[in-house]
Amino acid sequence: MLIGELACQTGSTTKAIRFYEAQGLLPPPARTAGGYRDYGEDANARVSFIHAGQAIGFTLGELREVIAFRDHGQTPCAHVAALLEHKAKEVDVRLAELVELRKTLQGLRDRAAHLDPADCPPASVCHLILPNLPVQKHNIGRIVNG
Amino acid sequence: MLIGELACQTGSTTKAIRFYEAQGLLPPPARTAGGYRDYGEDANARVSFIHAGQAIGFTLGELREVIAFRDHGQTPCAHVAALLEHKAKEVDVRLAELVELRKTLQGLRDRAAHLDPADCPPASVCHLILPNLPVQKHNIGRIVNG
DNA sequence: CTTGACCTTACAGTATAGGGCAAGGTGTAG
DNA sequence: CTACACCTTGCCCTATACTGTAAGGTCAAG
Repeated sequence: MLIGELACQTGSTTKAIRFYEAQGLLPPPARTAGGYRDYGEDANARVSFIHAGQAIGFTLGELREVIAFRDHGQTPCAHVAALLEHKAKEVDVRLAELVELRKTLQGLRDRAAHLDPADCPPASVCHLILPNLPVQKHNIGRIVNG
Repeated sequence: MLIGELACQTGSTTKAIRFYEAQGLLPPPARTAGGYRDYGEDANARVSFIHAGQAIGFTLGELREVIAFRDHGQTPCAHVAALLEHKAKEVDVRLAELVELRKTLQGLRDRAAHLDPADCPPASVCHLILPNLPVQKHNIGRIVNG
């Protein structure tokens, strides 16, 4: 199977598959006489695994770790379970931040409805946006591939 | 006021302030005889405005738009209000995605507790991570500066 | 023999918000 | 005169997961 067919079957792209190989997520495949990558059937499962992992918020780096366990002859289940715990906590943190941000935004929308633009002081650009608003955490973070 | 003092007063850095200027968020300040940036008191409010905007999830690009209204002699309130609406919707979407992801992760943690690593088939790397899991949206996105 | 689809590598660019470092000028204190 | 703090510009680097483009090789069909 050439790279294009693998990409097609997995809903991926040839670029992505070469990238996964470069990142150590896919083993370097055999080559045809002409130098083309020649994949076996198991490649399909590997690429699907990568996509499934990305869908639940794993980075390629994390998936590489998981795959490394397999390549060392170990079951990656325990490591995956640990990653799941960590991810869940991460998501909880993000959720809390987002809920807080949502409240702040709602408060500002209410303010916007009551303040008169004519009273907006030029020096501070806009009176809708003021310091000391209750959002100090900065980002939401990428949980699943960007 | 030199750039270091402005940075200190606003809790920013000289790099960041020069960056804001390069991005059109701060007007090019006067210069001393020696070529140093020489800020007036209003610069303080501008930088604080930028930080406040970032804290509620505005990108520098969005803040530049807001500032542009002021620089064109208009009140930016209406535009800010529109941005707030948009941001709030964005956050709602992220929240929904994250909640869904959180559920999926919880389901996988439960599965991990019941599956035996000895049954994990090497071909698919790990039986904890399977396709068709109910998370299709990909990223959480940055809402506030990273 | 040529066309076209497919493949190869390598380099650059995307978005965001700066940080790090180099090489050098300025200004004040001792 | 020298040390030292501060300033200048300019260029590259960070993370993530690729995509785009260039320049060229392979292979089957017509």
